[in-house]
Amino acid sequence: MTEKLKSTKIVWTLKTVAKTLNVSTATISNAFNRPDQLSKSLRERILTECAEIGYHGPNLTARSLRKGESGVLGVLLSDPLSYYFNDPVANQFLSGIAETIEKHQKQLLLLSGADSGKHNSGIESLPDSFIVYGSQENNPLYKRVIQSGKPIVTVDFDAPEFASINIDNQAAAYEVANFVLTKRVDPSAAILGLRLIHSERVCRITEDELYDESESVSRRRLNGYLQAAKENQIVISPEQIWHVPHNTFALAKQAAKEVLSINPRPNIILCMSDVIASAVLNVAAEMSISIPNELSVVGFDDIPEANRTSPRLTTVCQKSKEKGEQAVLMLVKGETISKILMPTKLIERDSA
Amino acid sequence: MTEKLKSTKIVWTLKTVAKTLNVSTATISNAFNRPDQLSKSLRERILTECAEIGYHGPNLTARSLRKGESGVLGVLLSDPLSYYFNDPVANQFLSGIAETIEKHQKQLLLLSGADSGKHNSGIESLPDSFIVYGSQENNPLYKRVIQSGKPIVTVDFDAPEFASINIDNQAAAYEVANFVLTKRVDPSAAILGLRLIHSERVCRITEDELYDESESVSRRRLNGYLQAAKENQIVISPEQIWHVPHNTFALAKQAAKEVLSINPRPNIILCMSDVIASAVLNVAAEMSISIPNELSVVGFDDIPEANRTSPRLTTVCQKSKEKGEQAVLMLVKGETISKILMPTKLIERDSA
DNA sequence: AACCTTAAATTAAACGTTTAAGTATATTGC
DNA sequence: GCAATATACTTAAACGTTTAATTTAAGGTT
Repeated sequence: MTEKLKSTKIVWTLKTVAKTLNVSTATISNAFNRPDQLSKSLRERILTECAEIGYHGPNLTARSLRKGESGVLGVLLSDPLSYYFNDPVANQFLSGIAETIEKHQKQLLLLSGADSGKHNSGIESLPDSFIVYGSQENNPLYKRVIQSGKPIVTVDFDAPEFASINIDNQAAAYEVANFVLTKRVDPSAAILGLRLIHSERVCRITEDELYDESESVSRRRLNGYLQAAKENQIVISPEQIWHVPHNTFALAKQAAKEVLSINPRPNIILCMSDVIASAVLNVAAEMSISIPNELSVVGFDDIPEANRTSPRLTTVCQKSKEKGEQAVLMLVKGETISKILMPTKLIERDSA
Repeated sequence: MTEKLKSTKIVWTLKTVAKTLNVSTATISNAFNRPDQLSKSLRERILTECAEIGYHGPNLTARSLRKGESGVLGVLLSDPLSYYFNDPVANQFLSGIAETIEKHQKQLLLLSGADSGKHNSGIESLPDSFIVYGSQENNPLYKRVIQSGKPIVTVDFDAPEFASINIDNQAAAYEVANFVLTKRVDPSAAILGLRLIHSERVCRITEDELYDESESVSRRRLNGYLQAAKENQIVISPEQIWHVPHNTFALAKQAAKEVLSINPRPNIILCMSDVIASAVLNVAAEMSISIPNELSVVGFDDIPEANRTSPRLTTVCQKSKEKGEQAVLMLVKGETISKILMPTKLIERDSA
């Protein structure tokens, strides 16, 4: 009999399964969810018979609707998804999230701001809670996520009303800048900034754009750099500050070429990411500029590759993976009020 | 009035919205989904009022249940999720998927085989279709995905009954091996294989393990290498074939150290991935082995970094990103029967 | 004015679950 | 031996939508 059932392509539901096994839908449901609600023998019979016919448990959508929870954790990202698979820092962060989520039997849904098009998708109704990663200024989904009223933890982005995980970007940037500025005898510095302004093109920033109240990661780092410069009595004018719109090697290389071509060429380049710094290393090699003799380069993040470039990168280590782990943990524990500041560390290697 | 509604924290549903706006639920639903079903004026009124009170469209879970489709595309992966955020090839593949998915207004759900624990989660019921990536031998979710009867496209893995996207691994491996074997005067080769056997440790393979009918990617590449070796009258014995359990730099480095320490040391190393090859480069540099003079190293994949190592990697280019794009396209087009073989190309750089 | 057509909105069933409340049967305490 | 309690299972409502079927109103033809 089960043979026949197996071959006829039925889509099993609680109802059809119940009818087939001659029990109520509630009992099937309980067999899967609440073992204490039925006898051991019946439960075993149900489970084996279900396995036989190919019913692998209650439909997730229906369950979610009924229970009002889905077991899905949403990660809200500001850029198109594809971007995050190419950025080593984001990779580590997501990796930390993924690992921790798996430990807690949840599912991971990646939501990108590029979803703005499908304005009525209501996708934010699926997850039970959210990790919001990075700046969300013009992400329409962000507002909806907030309005959903569900638990939120922000990372590398601070909204007063939510729990957050950050590093002290300004202090860290100050530290690395100060390190390299004090090291050289006659320091002249340029900055390769990440996402300083809204342009999608690599460019220098203007005098006006130097001042900006925004509390974004890059602005804080910029402040740290400038603070160190000021204290060391060197000036970094807007013409020495580049904007790189995304953290990709190609864009960074373009900026690196520009900055290494100016005359007089700076002997220090402060990079807001290791990807950018490694591009500078790459261009410098092509131009036969000796590092750190002629040029000091420092990065930020301490991605794995920073230890494999030649010369190896002097940079600021931040624990991106742990950020992801922490964020998930706060959410699963329901501990969504605290503001966490994670430590950073200056890593002295060979590039400065 | 709307002011008051806004402040009282109501969770809006079609029903409550309908009551508030004095129309039926169907009309609200139609306002969001089927503009032709109501007058333009009413629709506009509804949409603006909804925006005002903070109802952003129908709940996705309920909609999915009712419509029997979720707009979610599932990607079934064999290893824990975190693994894929660290592997450059997987990154490119997922990046291609993500980009294409966004273009088609779908959501991406990453499903890993490590989900085996939650045996009754029924997560496979959420997506409308699946991309199955890589070998799925002992992935319990795979069976369930199949049984769901939903459209499937496999990538880097071939099941006769499904559409698939692959490369000719054996031919590509043969080509690169033949290239490097014919180039050296007195060739002696070792192989750094990826996932050749089931062990979680780096090790050599045994005589027995040399033979294996499995059609896995790594076995096909191994066959290609061995075929080239045979044709060039050189033997590669199992003691010269290493198994690296995962495509990580750390594991590869361990294997690289072992292979470069054997005596006599081989002068050719065939690596089944660029990550492995770059680890070999790294270890060789530490041991002051000159490449390509004393040692030829070839990789596989042509990841972006392959062009930035020193020396730059000679490798096989495969279009991982395009694989992802193709897979999504086949699924959204409902074109799920064909078997696609994507081209590969030998990239001659400096490491061999 | 009677009839037909079209347009605009409503009604109500269904999607596949979970679970509080209910019923029937078995077990216990005295 | 009978009420009280425990165990095992069922009933039916609810979760928030979509959509076929229906009703109502308005406009057009003869």
